[in-house]
Amino acid sequence: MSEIPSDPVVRAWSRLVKAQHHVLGAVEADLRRAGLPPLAWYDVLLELRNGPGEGLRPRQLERRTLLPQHNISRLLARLEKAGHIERKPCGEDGRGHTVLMTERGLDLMRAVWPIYRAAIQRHVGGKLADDAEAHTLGDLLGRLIGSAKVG
Amino acid sequence: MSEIPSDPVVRAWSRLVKAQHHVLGAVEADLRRAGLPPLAWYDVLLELRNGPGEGLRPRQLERRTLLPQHNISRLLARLEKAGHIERKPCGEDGRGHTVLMTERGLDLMRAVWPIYRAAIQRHVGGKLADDAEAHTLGDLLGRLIGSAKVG
DNA sequence: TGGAGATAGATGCGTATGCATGGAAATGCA
DNA sequence: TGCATTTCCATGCATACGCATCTATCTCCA
Repeated sequence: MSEIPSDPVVRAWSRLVKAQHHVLGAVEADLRRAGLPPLAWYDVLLELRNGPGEGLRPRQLERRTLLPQHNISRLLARLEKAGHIERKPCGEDGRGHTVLMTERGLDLMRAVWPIYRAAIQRHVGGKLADDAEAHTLGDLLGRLIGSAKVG
Repeated sequence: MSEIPSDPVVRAWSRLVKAQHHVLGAVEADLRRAGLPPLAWYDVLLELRNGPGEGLRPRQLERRTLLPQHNISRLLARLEKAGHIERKPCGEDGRGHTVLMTERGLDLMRAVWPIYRAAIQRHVGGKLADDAEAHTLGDLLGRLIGSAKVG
């Protein structure tokens, strides 16, 4: 009974938390040093850019970013205040609105990506031997995300 | 140039963040549902239990838990207020104090571990095929933690 | 021995988060 | 059609966090 979960599983759990903490912290620190906003801002803008041209509803952003509702709500307020997004009343649904990225938001994305890219390479790519390892790591982590139970 | 970082590296990065967010969130939620405090409390108590019998200084807890100084300081204040730890003036060094776990803290650990263990198994162990996968995942994540650059 | 600098730890301030709730519009159902 | 339920989003409140700074002590060296 003391074997559930097994030692390798506990080790994987522990390292998952530590590795993400370490790597995310390092990446966020690189962004801060460059005077750029937190990663969550980029995530939202990225979803907006990848989304349909007519913009996205806050609810859709929640599902795509996995952030809780109240969090998205206030993050959008900050992004709007900073001029990176704008809200348009949503014709079909009077409860909500549609979120669009502004030109200023696009500028932010362009400023962030070089720093972000370098940080990913430094803190992830550079620590792995080759792309095969990255691929394996990505696969295994992918298993943890879905709700499906394997094995 | 658009190949740095490579796609597998970006995918690994993205999944690292998502997987940890997902799994840690699920584990913390399990604890909350059981009326238990956040994982950080358990982490500190665990370090105290694994540490020397005479207790640990806050600074040592910082290094072991990887939490920033101000965070440990306030976490200890909360733990003390809840009766899980106690502070003893430190004889050799008048600046600080020594932190000891109380009986109540040990009770908390005993209450948390069954829930915590089950959560790890549910959200990590159950998603992986076998211990070999867990071992591989742990190895790869371990690479990301150290500052050493491989390859 | 005395004083500069380093280290331990606490805390003020602004901001982000979780949780619960609120209000408004949409939907479903009798 | 009218009302209950659900969905969308905002927000009040308490807590936690990041950052900078402060005090107190310790260390080291002239």
